[in-house]
Order: sequence, then C-alpha cells, then structure tokens
Amino acid sequence: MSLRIYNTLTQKKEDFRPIRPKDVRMYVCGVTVYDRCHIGHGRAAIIFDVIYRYLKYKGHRVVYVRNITDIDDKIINKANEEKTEANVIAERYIYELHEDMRLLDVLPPTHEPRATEHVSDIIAMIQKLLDNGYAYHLNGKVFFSVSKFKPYGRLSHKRVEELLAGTRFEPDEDKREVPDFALWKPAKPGEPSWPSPWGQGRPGWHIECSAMSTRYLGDSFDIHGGGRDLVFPHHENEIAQSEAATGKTFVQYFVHNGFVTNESVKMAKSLGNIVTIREVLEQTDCETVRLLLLSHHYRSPVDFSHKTLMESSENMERFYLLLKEIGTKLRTFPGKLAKVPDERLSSEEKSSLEPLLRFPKRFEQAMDDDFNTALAIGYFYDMARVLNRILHNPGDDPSLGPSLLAFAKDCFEKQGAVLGLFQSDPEAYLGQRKEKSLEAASLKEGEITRLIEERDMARKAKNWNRADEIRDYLVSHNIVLEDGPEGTRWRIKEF
RNA sequence: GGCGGCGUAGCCAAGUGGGAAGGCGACGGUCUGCAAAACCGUUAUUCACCGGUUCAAAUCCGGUCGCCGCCUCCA
Repeated sequence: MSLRIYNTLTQKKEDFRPIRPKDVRMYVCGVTVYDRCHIGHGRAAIIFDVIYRYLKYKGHRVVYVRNITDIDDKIINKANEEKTEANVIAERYIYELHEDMRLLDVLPPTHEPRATEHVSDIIAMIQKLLDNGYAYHLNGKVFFSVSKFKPYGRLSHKRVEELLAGTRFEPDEDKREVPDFALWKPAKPGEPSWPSPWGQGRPGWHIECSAMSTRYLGDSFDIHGGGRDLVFPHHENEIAQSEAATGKTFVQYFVHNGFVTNESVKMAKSLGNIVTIREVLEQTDCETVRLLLLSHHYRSPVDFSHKTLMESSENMERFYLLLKEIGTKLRTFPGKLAKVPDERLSSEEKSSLEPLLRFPKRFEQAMDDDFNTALAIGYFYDMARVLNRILHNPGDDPSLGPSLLAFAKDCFEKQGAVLGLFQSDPEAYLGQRKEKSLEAASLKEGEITRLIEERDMARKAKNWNRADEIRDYLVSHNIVLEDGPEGTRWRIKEF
C-alpha cells in the first residue's frame, strides 16, 4: 500500500516515491520570529508534525528541517519600536515559539536552522547565481532576474508575461523588471548587517530557505511544505533560486496547508483577527486543539470558534472516559493477554468487531490517501463505539473481551501517536481537565463532594426532591453528576 | 483582471465514476427513583443551480450563482 500526496506542482495526488527509497528529506518553512504565534501557525506546525510522524510510522528515516527566520523587516521594526536590538526580539520569540511547540506536543524537527547562522551559505548561493547569470548587482543590492529563469511560475501556475505587466510588486528603481526580487539588500545605518562582496547588508527573505535546505538536505529533496500563502512568491522564488544555482530539480513534492479562519476569514495579524496559541491553551488542552485541527482535511480551511473548540473538547473527554474504563478493566486481568483469537470468532462477531479489528488497516488507508486525518479520526470514533459495546456487554467468552480491549489500547497508543492524540494517562488527563475547569467554576471541590454526600443521604432516604434540588444546583454551576455502580462521579459540563 | 480552492443533513465534516463515513444536535428505545454517561434505532431518494458525457455522476466536461484565498508581508 503506498502513500499518495497532493502535489501543488502538478495539482494532483501522486504516488509518493522518495529519491532514496527509505530516506525522506522534508523542509518546511517555519515562522518569522517577531511576535507570538497564532493558531494558524499552530495548524501548519501540527500538520507537518503529523506528516513527519506518519512517514516515520511507515518505516522511513526522515530528516525534517524547519527553519526560523530571525532577520527581517518586521523584526527590525519591532526592535525599533521597543528601542532594542533585532536579536533581542528574535531570541524572545524563538523562546516563545519553542514553548508553543512544546505545549502543542509538536516534535522538534531534526534541524531548526536560523537565517543568521547561515549567512555564509546564503552569500555563496547568491554568488553562484551571479556567476550563472541569473542575478545582477547594483548599488549594494542583488536581485534575481525572473525572466532569466524560464520555468518561473511552474508552482503557482502564473505566467511570467502577466507578472511582468503587474504592478503589485515592491517598487525599487534599481530593479530591471518588476517581478525581480531581492537576494541581498544593503543595511540602513544601525540595522543588523553582515559583510559581503556587495557591501554590508542582509539577505532577502527567499534566499535563506534555498541556502538552508540545500545545506541540510542537498540540491534535491522530497517534500517542501508550508502554508498556502507561501506558494507565491516565496516557494516559487525558492525554486527559481535553487534550480538556477544547482541546475537540478529542487523538490519532488510541494505540500501546502489551508488556513485557519475566523468567521470564515483568514486569520492573519494584518487583519487583526488572530487568536494566539497561548490564548487557546488557556481555555483548553493540546489534544483538544489537535483533534479540532486534524478533524479537517489539511488543505481545507478550518474555522476556529468557541463552539467547534468545545465540541472537540467534549469528544476528547469521552475518548478519555473510555480509555480510563479500558484501563480499569485490564488491570483486573493481571495475566498475559492472548492475541485476539481471530479463528474463534464467528463471521457475525467478525463483522460487528470490524471497526476494531481492522482499525490499523483503515487508519493506514486513510493516512495513505494524502494524510486524510479527518477520515482516520472517524475510524477512532467507530472503534470507540465497538469498545463501549464490549464494555457494557461482555459476551460469553471471558477471555475475548480483555484481549480485544488490550488490542484497542495498543491502537490508541500506536496510531494515536501518529496524530499526537490519546497519549496522556487517562486519570491524569481527566484530572487535569477537572482542575482546569474548577478554576473557572464557582464552586470549590470540597463543596461539590460535600453536596454529593448530602445528596447520597437524601437518595438513601428516598428524598428525591432534595436529591434533585442538589443536582439542579450543581448543574446551574456547570457540574454534571453521573450515578454509577461505584458511586456518584462528577464532571464539568463545559468550560 | 489573472491563478487556485470551496459550496454535501439544523450545524461541523469525509468522500473525485457503481454502497452518501464520522462528530454535534434532535427524536424514540434500553439502563436509571428521575437523570447523566453508554448502547440500540431514526434523522440527506440526494450532494448550490442549469445543461452535457456515460450503462452509471456528489465525483468528469461546459455554463450560472454564492463564498474564500493568492497575485504586497503572511502558516
């Protein structure tokens, strides 16, 4: 079974064939560190994190590079505003970025290069482009000459003639043609700068990714990713720079993720409609965020709202209530659990257990089809329903139930790990939720347990009026009671 | 204006040639003192609209309408 990936270059799903069959090399454009990351950045990070995890799950060795842009106009502007140095701003937000990634359980990439650490690579590549005749130098500036690179527009499917006629490009009297873009720009006084054959200056935005991807992954590699908004001009320009410098095919597969929207409008700092990762994680937990984002196909937009977040949150809680119950059940079976006895199952049992027994296969089929995490998550729900049925209807064969539960637990652990879901200890997860929501609740835990005890007394005395009065009072404080065989449990309805 | 995407139930959402996944909600049932949770069942004769290709279309082609993105920094 082979993986298929939608390739922006061809606008089709293609079989994935890495250049070196077992090794996959992937480069993803990270963030410019001038402010806190918002949930849109989080989505991109999570999607490529899942792609990284799945490629490893499939048995590939993966070298994953995600860069940090730590020198840029926006960083310099912010430094000027705060009357400090650009590197102070960059360091601060690199720290925040790492904190965000850790909180979202995004694995660290193999390499996380920074533009400022690769200025010599950048200068070498610019020199090569000048030598090859694809770039020109004027007044301390170096530009890439778009019309020299014939395949320009291959990724974004734009025509160079139309771009030449366009007006929406950064104006610069030293450019020969409007779509030409800066490889090197001279520094203004007081700005961070590096010496170069063209004077003191700093790199243009696009060249850092060409230089760093080549440095870590070679002239040609397999996957290049980023948000849709990077298709043009950023990735188009990277192709031009890299291929003009090396003469080789730059990248096999370009993968682009869709946006997070707010009221159906792209979330962007310039539009002032962002929600930061940190703000979201104050309200909810990492796995809820991952569940919400991964319940949509990575190329489609996701509307981020309180409602969708709460829905995911409740689903996450239900999954963990199930996992907790599975854990409890399995602890009462201390012996070694046999494998699921396939041959002992009737065809009727097989078909009703199919969502469980065939889960790993289904999961892989979904993920192989262009990382269809939404479908894969649907299969988790199907499996959960079967498990709840087993737990509440043990059936005749006493050894069958536990071996099925053990099998399911493995699935939640192993396939869940690909999505970064179901990785917490159920008791700890549910406990944390309770703690978090208690902070927002208007009652203290002691008060709640005291009321539950009082209600129990009332129930034993068959004083249903008093019992219901207490329950209604708790519901009005967002606390739901569940009377079970082991007594009364409580949980927070919504937070 | 150019390029690209989307329009599937009350809401969210997967599905790109031959059975309309899944979640939320709603309704009925089992369980319960009553609930909650869980389970069972019902909830799209039809996929924005119109036309075409095909034995067969949500899916392919053409057109119309609506929404969004990129074309300037952007995940």
